[in-house]
Amino acid sequence: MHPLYLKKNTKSFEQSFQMQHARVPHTYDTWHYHQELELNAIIRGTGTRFIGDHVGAFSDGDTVLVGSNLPHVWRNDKEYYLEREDLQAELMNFFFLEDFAGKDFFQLPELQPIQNLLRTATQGIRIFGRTGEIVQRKMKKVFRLTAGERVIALMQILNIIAHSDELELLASPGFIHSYQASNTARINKVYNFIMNNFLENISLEQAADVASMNPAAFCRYFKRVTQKSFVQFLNEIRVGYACKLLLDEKLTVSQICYESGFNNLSNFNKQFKATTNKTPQEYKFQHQNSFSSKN
DNA sequence: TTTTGATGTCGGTTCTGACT
DNA sequence: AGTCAGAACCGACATCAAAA
Repeated sequence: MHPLYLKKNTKSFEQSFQMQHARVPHTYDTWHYHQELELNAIIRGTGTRFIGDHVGAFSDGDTVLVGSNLPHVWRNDKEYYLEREDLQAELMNFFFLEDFAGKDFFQLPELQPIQNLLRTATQGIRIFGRTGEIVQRKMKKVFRLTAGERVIALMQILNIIAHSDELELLASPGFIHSYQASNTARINKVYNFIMNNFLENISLEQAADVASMNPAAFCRYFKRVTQKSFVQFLNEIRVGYACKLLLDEKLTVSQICYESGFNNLSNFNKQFKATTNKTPQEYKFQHQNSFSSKN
């Protein structure tokens, strides 16, 4: 089983892009990809987002542009699966093809920044700060517009993002390069296996089995495709998840170590520092400070 | 006293190069 | 892509120091 390919009917006789505003118990939680770009805005909800090899926390106001064929999923925190009526996720999505405005439209010299944005989006782009707020506000307004106005509004939104510096690239260039170069069923099976099981003990042998290879051949294959060793890739995914848990004040560092799939604290500290250049405590302290200074 | 982080040791696992 | 051997890395465990 590899990330689900979703075929969307974004372009029809009635509309050139698709949009939705939903209140749901939890977000769609299957790792998937599609040809359409997706502008995803979380109005309300917390959890973990996985975009390519990026793992990060999301909360109210999270806004991300996901590029064409980039595998992704937003998973709400566990509490959202308890069917509590007071806890719902609210989100908006716009789905559009790169050529939704016409094959060569974005090649106009005036629209180069947007064309660059759509290309860069293959890594996934988080839109934060004031730009994130403006984009979400404008997305909400789109639902009240007429068909023609909607297309213009989407152009405006893309233009705002394209000219902002409040953007963060999410998936690593190495992942994107390898993913595009070798978008095969085999590597997709492995990625999906890792994304679904990184909180458990995963052995090299299990992963090699998923790829139908022997461990030595798998090591070489995985390194060639991802430019990282299997264990290094796995550790980075786990550290990303630990970063999200560190923002939750209820858990201690040692609880987070085990919650994120590590089996011992000293190795967790080592891997965390190697990935983020900070100790878990430093990370927690800095991010709590930056959140409290924003609020 | 408890929690957290840093460090060292050792055995097992993973990675890599050479060869096929 | 498989096999093999040696190197490199990781995890488990123990210990210690600092802070709360």
